[in-house]
Amino acid sequence: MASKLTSREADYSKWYNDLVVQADLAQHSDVKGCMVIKPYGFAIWERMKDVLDEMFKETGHVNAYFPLFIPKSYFSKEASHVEGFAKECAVVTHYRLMNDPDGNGVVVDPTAKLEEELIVRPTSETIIWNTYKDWIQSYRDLPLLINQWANVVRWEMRTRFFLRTSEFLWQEGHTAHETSEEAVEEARRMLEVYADFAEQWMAMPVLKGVKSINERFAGAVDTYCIEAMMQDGKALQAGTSHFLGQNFAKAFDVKFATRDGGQEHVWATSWGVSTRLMGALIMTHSDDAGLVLPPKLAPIEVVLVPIYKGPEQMGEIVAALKGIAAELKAAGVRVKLDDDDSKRSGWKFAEYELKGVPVRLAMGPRDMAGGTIEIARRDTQTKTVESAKGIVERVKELLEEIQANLLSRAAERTTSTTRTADTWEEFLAALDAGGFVSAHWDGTPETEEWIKQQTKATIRCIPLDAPEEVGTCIKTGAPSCCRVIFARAY
RNA sequence: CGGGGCGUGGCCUAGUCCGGUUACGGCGCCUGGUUUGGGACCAGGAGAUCGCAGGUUCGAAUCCUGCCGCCCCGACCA
Repeated sequence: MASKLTSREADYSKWYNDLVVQADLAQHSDVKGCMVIKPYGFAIWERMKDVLDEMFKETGHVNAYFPLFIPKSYFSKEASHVEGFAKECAVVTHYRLMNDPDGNGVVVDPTAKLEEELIVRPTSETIIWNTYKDWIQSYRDLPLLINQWANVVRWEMRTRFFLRTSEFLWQEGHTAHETSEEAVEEARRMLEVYADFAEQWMAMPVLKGVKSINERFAGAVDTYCIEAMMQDGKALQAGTSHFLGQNFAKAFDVKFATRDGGQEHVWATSWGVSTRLMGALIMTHSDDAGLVLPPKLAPIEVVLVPIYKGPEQMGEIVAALKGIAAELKAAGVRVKLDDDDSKRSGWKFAEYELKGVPVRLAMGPRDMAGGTIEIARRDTQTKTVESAKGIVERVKELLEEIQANLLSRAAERTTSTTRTADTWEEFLAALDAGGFVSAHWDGTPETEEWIKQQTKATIRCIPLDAPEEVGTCIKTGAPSCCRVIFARAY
């Protein structure tokens, strides 16, 4: 724990990896591409999960759980869906092990071959729509608004802590509707939920938009997304919400009796966010001293550290801090009093900075004598000595101030690195500078692909609030009706 | 799949080129003591199939062959 972080400037990627490990968020497991999420990291994810779950319920959704395994044949039912996921599926082919006849541990029992292979879900549309077929008969069964919290597996070639791991945790909402309009409205509603969560809780500004055809979810009619800008100038897709049209209903033959007695295929959406949000959170706020957490998601909002000489002084100061901790807790603040006598205060200061605790209160003999307390804030790395009286109110104010400061700081960074480009040269320069680039595009997949090949930049989204603006494509010069957002991305 | 790197107590690491007593050191851990306003110090202690399997040799962490695993950079990524 005593080692120093690599600085962002020296090696951003190494900084990120060091930070994840040193802040005790996660570690690599021995399984390729898979990580162990450690208790502190998981506590942050649990906060996200709890808040999102509440938001889903407030918008009328309920939770359910579907199988981890999906029969292979289900995948072939929706053509573009299987095409999108086929290359990264883990497949279960056998169900039994046996002792190796040669005495080398266990081997797969060749006689225990499954008649039909099972796919470890990379996403659950197919198994869920196969189930919805039985649940939906009439318009009275609609809308069906279900979410599940689950793990999924995508066999990625290259992985990165939280941003892309072979197995990850997420939620996936799957809804069924009577009309196309309703389904679109649902997809848009959930996009708003995600955007709210990102901004209000993660203090992370996001761009709301719709994906181009190239970037669209396999099997969707439209993919809405929120895109965030990281400190190194690369974009991160933070959440997606898909309008699936009738694609899955047709693939799984899910029809309902309409109000006028007809039969129609159901309209669908799906939407999800994952542990990738952890990566987004880390890369949005953290600095060279470690993690920086927005108070609303911090497992510990305030840590109290006693400074003392000898057991007598310790008893006195810890008692005083216990009182403050109890008051803070009663006021709804998540608080930890670290009275571990085996660690010195200086060690604790460094440790909680590394772990991103928003506010640290320290009290020593000088404070006891003068009725003061030291308040240190993580976001600005500043500290002040203030009266211990009214500390609860002061801390609550400060937490709000930090939450707001993190959002405005991130928003400022995102805005200042968003550039417009009207020529190919400007476009290249803007990309190299990092950040979002707003530019005209002729609307064809071919041009987007060409730009991607040349620059590694993709269209992150076509912003929902993009004003109509006539222009010409930066590549082909063909007419364009509005600007889209390009960036290099994770 | 291409390129690079690594594999030695829980973690980091020296030693490998050029084979030779008991495998260096640090962090952490245990015991005792002194300390405590920014990652303390002293003393003692425990902890190792040197990734795996063969081979060469009187002798292998070190040389040879094969294999396995992980990380990083690319390719890939709804």
